[in-house]
Parts: sequence; C-alpha cells; structure tokens
Amino acid sequence: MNSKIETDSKRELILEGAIRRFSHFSIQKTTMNEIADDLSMSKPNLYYYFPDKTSLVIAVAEKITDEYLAAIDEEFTNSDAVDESLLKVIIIRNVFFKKYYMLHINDGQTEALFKDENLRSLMAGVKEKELALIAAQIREGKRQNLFKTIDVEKTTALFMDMLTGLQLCIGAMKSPVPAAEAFDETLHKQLEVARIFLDGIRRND
Amino acid sequence: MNSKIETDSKRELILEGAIRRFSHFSIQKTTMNEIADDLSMSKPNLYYYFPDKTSLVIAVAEKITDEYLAAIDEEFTNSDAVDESLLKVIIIRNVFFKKYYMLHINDGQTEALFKDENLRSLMAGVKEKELALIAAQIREGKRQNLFKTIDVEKTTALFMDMLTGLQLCIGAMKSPVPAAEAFDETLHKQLEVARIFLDGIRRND
DNA sequence: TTTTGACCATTCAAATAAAAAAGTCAAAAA
DNA sequence: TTTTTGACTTTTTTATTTGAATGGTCAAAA
Repeated sequence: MNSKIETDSKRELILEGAIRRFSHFSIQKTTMNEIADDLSMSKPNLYYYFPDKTSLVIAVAEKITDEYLAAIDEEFTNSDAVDESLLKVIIIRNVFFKKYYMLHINDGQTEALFKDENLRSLMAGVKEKELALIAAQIREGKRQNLFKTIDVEKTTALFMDMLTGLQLCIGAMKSPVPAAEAFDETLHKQLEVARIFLDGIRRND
Repeated sequence: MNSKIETDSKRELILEGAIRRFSHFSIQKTTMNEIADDLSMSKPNLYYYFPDKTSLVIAVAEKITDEYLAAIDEEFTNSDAVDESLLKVIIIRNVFFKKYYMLHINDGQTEALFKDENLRSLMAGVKEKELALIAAQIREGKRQNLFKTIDVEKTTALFMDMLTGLQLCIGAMKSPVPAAEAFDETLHKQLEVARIFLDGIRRND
C-alpha cells in the first residue's frame, strides 16, 4: 500500500501539468492524452486520479481560486490603509485574470463546462467569498470613519459590478486573444474609476 | 415625374416598416421579402429605394441614433442642474437600449454587419457625439465650480466606460432574450454607481 | 495500489447537400 | 420618365452526413 501522501503529490503533479496546458491553450483545446503525455503517463492512469475531465477542471479551478482568495486575504491582513489596499486588490485581480485568462473561468465562454452544477457552485462560492473579503475591508473603512454611512453590502456589490463591467469591455472588443495592452488599459481604467468611487464614498470633513 | 417629396415619404415608410421588423425580431432574422410584404410591395421595389440590405440597416441606424442624440440634447438644453441631467441621460440611454435591444447596434453581435465600414464609422461618430455632449455637461459642472478640477475628457470617458461596462453585465448572463428585470437592474446599478461617481468628482467645501 | 494497452462510445469538425435569402433584370404600369 | 413587378441568378445560411478525434472503460500486468 502506497502512502496517501504520495498519491496526493501525484495528484498535485497532474494538477500542475493540467494548469500549464489549460492556461497556455484553453481547457477545450487540451486533451486528456496531452496532459498524460506531458507527464509521461498513460491516460487510464490519469483517470485513476481524476474520474473525468470535469473533475480535473474543477480541481484546477479550486486550486487557482484558492490562490486568488489567499492573495487578497494576504493583502488585507498586511495593510493599514483601507482604500490603498482596495486599489491593490484591483491589481491582484488583474494579475490573476491575465495569468489565467485562457481558462475563461469568469465568463461563460466555457459553455459546456458551466452547465456542470459543481463548477457553477464553486464559482458562486468564490464570488461570495471575494465579496465578503472586500465588504469586510469597506466595513473597516466605515468603522474608521473614513467612509460615509453607506450600506456596506450594497456598496461592495456596486464596486465589484463596476470592476467586472470594465473587465467585460475587454472581451467586448473580442479579438480571440486580447492584446496585452487591452489588459493594461482595463487595469488603468479600473484603478481610475475606483479612485473616483472611493472619493465618492469618502467622508469629507 | 413623381416628386422628390413622395419618394422621400416612401423611403420613410420603408424605414418604419424595417424598424418594426428589426426591433421585434432581429436584423438577421428579418428578410427583405418580409419587409416588402409588410408594406404590400415587391422586393425589387424595395431595392429601388435601397440598393441593398446594408444600406437599409444603416439608414435605420442613422434614424434611431439621431433620435437618441436628440433626446440627450433636449435633456441638456432643458435642464439646469448638471448632475441631475447626467442621471437623466442614463435613463434615456436605457429607454433606447430597451426599445431597440433586438437591433444589437451596440455590441458586436451583429457580426457580419459590423464588418461594413460605413456602419462602423457611423457608430463611431455617434459614440463621439454622445461623448461630446456628456463632456460638455461635465465641463459646465466644472465651470459652475460644482466639480473638482478634473480632466474633463478623461473623466467623461471613464464615466461612459463605467456605464457601458455595467450594461455589458446584462449580456454576460446571456439569456437569448434578457428579461425585463435585467434591464431594470442594470439601470438601477448604473444610477447608483453614477451617483457615487458624481459624488467622487464633486467639490466639497 | 498503481499502471497500461487495447478497446468502445460519444463528441466534434470538415465536407457536402439542401434551402433560403440576397440581389438582378427586362419588361409592364403609372 | 419614374415606379413597380414576376421570374430568375447568385450568394449565404442551415441541415445532414461522415470520418476523425477525444473522452472514457476494462481486464490484465507491474
């Protein structure tokens, strides 16, 4: 009997291989055979660790989104100025978006995958956690009398919708592979609007 | 020889018929035959007034966007409070978006059509004019010392991008025919964020 | 317990055929 | 001369087929 720890590390290896393929080409364009070949293993062996492609995708999504949420959390715990850290989160968002753009985990371009209830609920959960983190930060800003007496939940939702909307503008001018400049332009716009937004909810005494 | 005025009124009749079809079903789903039949005329007769479908579409787009720009202009000339009129513009935008949603003049869903250079430049011109109108209003707000010393052009662009982005969120949850609630939710979000945005650029003495 | 070659079933994409729509023209009607 | 039309051609779109690629299984070996 092999150790659980070795099985886990093999799973980890597969995940990393899958992420490499997924994020260079897309999920749709990478085959299970390619992932197996990259790792010099057979396809059935892959299926020994992951029952099907969907569960592999979900595991990948879980890993990546955990990394993302951890990065935000890290920023919030290590920061003092509330509004500065909110701007930093925008940068973190964009780093991740750029890095894992090809996965199209955000938009519904991965049509077929997104019919899967598990993936849907995973992403819903991530969005919820993300929202909770940002909301906590905004609530803290309110507590510090930095912000006006706003409805924290609603304001947070607006803030996030605004960012997402600006993000979508990138996909709207749908070149199959969006140029690097497009990402940077989006980031820039998001930062500018966020600054105005934060000014808009800032207390002015 | 028939009068020019009669020819023009016939063109107008055709335009109205086309708009009716286009906005109930989409541009793609309405055929030249359907438009002709609606008006009890033959297809070749239609082609006597419009050389091809594209030029008919462009004429329709021109008519509608003129109506839109006129509505904004009207609002701006008849208003006194700058920020109030900016919020009203959001409502006007949404009325038009809802009314002519099926035309998909905004987004690039009308793929084929949008390869047409004439239509592209028309829409670019409309966007430019729209931007100029809003910019004038924001500039007026600045002149009245209502707003901070901001870069009017950049701020206007951000304001519009923010609205467009929020608009796109509607299409992101792409149900083929978006529910009426979705429109209203978008309008509501746009108004809320716009209020915060305007607070953000407002002078606070 | 982990790994694999050989295999099946399903899905996807290229090719093709069928249908529909865009667009033309010569001639008639106004 | 301007406007209108029936009959026709060409182009585009849609449906169908078919062959290859891919996801997924299994019995057997390591």
